[in-house]
Amino acid sequence: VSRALNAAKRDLVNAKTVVRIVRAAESLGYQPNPIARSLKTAKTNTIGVILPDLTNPLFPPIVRGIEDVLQPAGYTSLIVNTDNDPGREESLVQSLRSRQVDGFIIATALMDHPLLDELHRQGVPLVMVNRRPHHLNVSCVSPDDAHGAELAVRHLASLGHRRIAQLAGPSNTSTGLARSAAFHSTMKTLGIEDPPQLTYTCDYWTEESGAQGLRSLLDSGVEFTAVVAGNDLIALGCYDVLAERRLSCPDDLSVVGFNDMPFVDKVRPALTTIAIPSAQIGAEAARVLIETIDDPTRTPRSVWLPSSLVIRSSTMAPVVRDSLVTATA
Amino acid sequence: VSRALNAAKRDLVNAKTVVRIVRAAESLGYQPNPIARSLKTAKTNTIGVILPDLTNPLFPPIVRGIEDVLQPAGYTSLIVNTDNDPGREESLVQSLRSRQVDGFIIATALMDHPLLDELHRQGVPLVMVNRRPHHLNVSCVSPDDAHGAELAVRHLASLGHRRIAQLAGPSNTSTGLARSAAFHSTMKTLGIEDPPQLTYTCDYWTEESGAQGLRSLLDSGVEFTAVVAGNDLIALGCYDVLAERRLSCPDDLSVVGFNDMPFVDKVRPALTTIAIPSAQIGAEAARVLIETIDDPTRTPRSVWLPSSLVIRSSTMAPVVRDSLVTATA
DNA sequence: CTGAAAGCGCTAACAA
DNA sequence: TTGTTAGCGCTTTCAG
Repeated sequence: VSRALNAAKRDLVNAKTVVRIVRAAESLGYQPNPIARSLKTAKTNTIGVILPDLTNPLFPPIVRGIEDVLQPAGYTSLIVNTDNDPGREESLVQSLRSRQVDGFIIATALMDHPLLDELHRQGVPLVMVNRRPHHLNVSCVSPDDAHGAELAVRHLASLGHRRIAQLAGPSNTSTGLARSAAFHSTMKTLGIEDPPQLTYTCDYWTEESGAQGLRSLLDSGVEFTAVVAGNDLIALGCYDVLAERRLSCPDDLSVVGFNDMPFVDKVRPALTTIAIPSAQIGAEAARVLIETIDDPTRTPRSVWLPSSLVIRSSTMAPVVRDSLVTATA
Repeated sequence: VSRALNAAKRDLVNAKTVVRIVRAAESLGYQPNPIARSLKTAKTNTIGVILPDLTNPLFPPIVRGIEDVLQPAGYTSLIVNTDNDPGREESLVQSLRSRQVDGFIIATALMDHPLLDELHRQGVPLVMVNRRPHHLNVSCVSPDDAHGAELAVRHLASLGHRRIAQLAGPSNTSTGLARSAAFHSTMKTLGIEDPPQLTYTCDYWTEESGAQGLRSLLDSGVEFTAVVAGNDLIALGCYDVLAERRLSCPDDLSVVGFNDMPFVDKVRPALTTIAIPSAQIGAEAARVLIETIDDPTRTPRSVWLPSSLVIRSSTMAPVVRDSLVTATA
């Protein structure tokens, strides 16, 4: 019966018998019990998905992408939130391992990540999303952060901005580092002055952190007409500070975000930002993970998905102030 | 060993033996295998969470609330998206049942729902969230929709509005019905004229549907100075139409939403809306479900959580136009 | 091609 | 209080 009902081994059994068995199974309303199967095969067809926080609008689309691939492949995902708490993360991973998940998709990795090391050493199939810890040889899928940051800077430059500040994401994340590095190298390429005072590194990927960053920049007295934010949340934090100081975006300050989160087209002003293909990122991560599970010896893959500039209303040519520069747009 | 390691039966065994066993287990790095346990106990400690779409910002906070209760209680949740497709929903529920989930939290229920009937009949523990199919005797937890709609109407009325339109949510959802009914009864209570032409019932809880509704209202030629939307997405759809017709909110039209989704405080103008305690709703649903699992004979509970008015910038007193009415605010 | 039987890791019933 | 054993529902040898 087991052979007849299992599509993969069905050919080991007489076609007529198969029919007979299938018919009987149907008439009895038989449903295989995946628990018993898992016990025998040591495979649960279950994937642990580790997120910082599902409530961050960045993640639901990624999760949808993951599920869109996992479900048809017969996998179920267990989604957990770490709230960026390494302790919580560790216990969640532990708990998922004891639940015998077949692999992990991890979107929380910091640069330095003992847990990852361990999973990797133990040969647990895993793929990182949005993060790439360079010293580890694991599969990663993320947007092209460097190209995205470059697009942001070039957009601003083409608008005529020459004093461009950066509110970088946390430097303990590969994303923060990659975007920031690309910011600096693009500034250099374009021959725009890029003094350290114009970069503030946020502690978190949050509005509060972004707000704090812009306040600090504004208070420092450096001049700048535009800011590129590490992500959309940081950019929205800028909006708050601008409102609180009665400054206008984009008249007083152009701001560009990163991620093109849902609803940033509805904020005021609609946010110019770098769009990333969230669903594809999730889908690709799931695909890579399944490949890794099917063939654990496969060499890890690193995939970058293209990011693109979405111009909306939060950027414009700098307004001329006690200076003779003429805006070009 | 089993007895010693199981907290509940630990007292059936000599304290010294327990210590010895626990120590041994630790030194061996023993981890109980939940699969094997499930096979024996026919309990998976797993809950199916059925959502229309995780990508709708309404749900992540609810999911967080659910998990905050489920996790500590030793349950894991399996989250699935139906995309409002009944076929997909059925197959997902089927698949979760075959995975032997211990219960369901369902946020997708339409008024008429054969699947629910069946689950209920079979005695599967389940609780509905945000929906309450009145003919079924199942546990529900939802915001107080009626009170919320009443708050919305009263707010507008107190601002001086007398021509208040409604963009109701779909009438195949209990939520849509409840809010709409409360809208009408409040209008009546306040003695405000409430002709049928001022209510448009949207087909979906989406921006597109809301936009279509407002267009239809505007094109019909009825006069109105305010609109209460079935939810925030519908309200945001109004924003789109207002922009496309070069009308201003709140000057030309006040709009109030429902749900206080994340980021509606950041849209322009910041949306006046009815806040619902999403996380608590999720948490309470999880609690009720656990109680139902622990004691299946328990009588179903219906809980309403309070909704409250959040006044922001999308509502103001009606501007006087070719009329002698004086605004009171 | 089919049947029989062992055993995955656990719990619960029973016996001592 | 502890030891022994059957068996949850499946897959997979191994024999026929």
